[in-house]
Amino acid sequence: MKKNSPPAKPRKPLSRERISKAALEIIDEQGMDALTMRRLGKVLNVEAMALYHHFANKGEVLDAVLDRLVDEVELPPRGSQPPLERLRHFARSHRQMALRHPHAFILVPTRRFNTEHSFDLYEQVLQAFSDLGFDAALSARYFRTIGYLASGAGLADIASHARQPDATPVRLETFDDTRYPLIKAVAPHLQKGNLDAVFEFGLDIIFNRMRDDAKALQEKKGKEKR
Amino acid sequence: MKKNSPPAKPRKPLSRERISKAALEIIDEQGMDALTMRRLGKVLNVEAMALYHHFANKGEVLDAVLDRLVDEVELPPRGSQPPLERLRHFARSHRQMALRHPHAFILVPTRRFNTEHSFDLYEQVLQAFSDLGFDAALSARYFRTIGYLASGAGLADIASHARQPDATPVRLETFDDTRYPLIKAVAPHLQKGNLDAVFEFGLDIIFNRMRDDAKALQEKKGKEKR
DNA sequence: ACCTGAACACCGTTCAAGT
DNA sequence: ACCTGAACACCGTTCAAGT
Repeated sequence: MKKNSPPAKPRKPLSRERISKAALEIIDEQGMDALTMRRLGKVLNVEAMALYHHFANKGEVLDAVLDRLVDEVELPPRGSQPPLERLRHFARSHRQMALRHPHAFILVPTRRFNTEHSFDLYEQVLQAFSDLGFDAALSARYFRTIGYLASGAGLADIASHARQPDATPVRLETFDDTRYPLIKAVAPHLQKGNLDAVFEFGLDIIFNRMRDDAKALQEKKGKEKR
Repeated sequence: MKKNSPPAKPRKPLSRERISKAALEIIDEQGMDALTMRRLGKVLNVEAMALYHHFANKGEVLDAVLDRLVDEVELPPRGSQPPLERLRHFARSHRQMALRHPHAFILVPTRRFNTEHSFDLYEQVLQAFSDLGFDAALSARYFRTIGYLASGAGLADIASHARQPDATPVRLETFDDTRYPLIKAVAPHLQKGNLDAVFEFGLDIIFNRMRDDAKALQEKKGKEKR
């Protein structure tokens, strides 16, 4: 005979996977500040303190969330496309991830990329630069420049169309047209629908230059052979 | 005869200025999380609740801190240098500000730039683009691209040499040399002393292209005149 | 007009205890 | 091994009260 137990909650055991997934969902739906250990516990049908059995502290939970974000960034496999196009896809994918996770994305440029997971991606990206004929110094510079652009664009795009708690916005419309004529002229070009184009504009500047550099290096190498 | 009062604290009256200054100092010295209304009050010799007479909430305090940061970004006055060099100075100054305020800088790309103060700077920067002969669409794109680079670089530089609470870093040194050969080759080029050069590398790519665009526009204008 | 003091509804994290 | 429950030292913010 069955014991008179409370309605069986068929509780799956906790795991780092389940916890970080729930954490990302909370951040996506309710923002970074909404992620508290107590709320995270509630979502998982568990006391907050149970989480400490899987993560030493909240910081570790955030690192696990960061890992999930990194996991969404795609670099097409080697050989499937020219290296330059693989890298372009990588940059776009990075920004797309930012747009999918506007509240969580801040973790990417602020917390260090120090998981094995992100090292794996990092190494592959550097391989693509190497395939272009770039040495370590040049790879480092282009890698960072593209990263700067992608993070900066991600953050700015988010900031420009995400409501912020407790903000004290000064609305552009409150000024008469003579006050900030140039800002008013520029504003329509920076609306949500145009930000893709703005990002592509920046990307093209960098990639055109990369193309030229790669070409110059190949020609140099060709000459050396002869 | 004097009353037997406690040792007179010659307390200056509170003001938004004094409060935001103290807030920035706390963030600079102890990090973003250390800024609490209670601590801010203590530094100012006042109960935390007194602050609410000057700011509606903590968010407004942060906006005031942001305003102080914006105030440190320099755009040389019109006519003092060619527009392109004024803008280059602006971009460098933006990054320098990030390095001076590693803990506070995050406010810049995440909170909206919606104070009158920042609008004034914004308008002047756009004037510099206009002086180059750029229309609103092109100004918008270059302005953003430079901003992406400067914010991205600021954040990345900070992240790479700021200790983070509760991080779980995977140290590169723990792997044998065959595991991440390219990362290991690139790492020395991304150390603290080399990040200035990396930023200048990215800046040059963009500014060279801007120079070419400005020249092309001037030639076109010259032809139209004839 | 400006500040205080107590209170409310939260936090992250600790610790000893339960199964 | 895994989770609970109470407790500690904090938060931001409200409210009524003091001067």
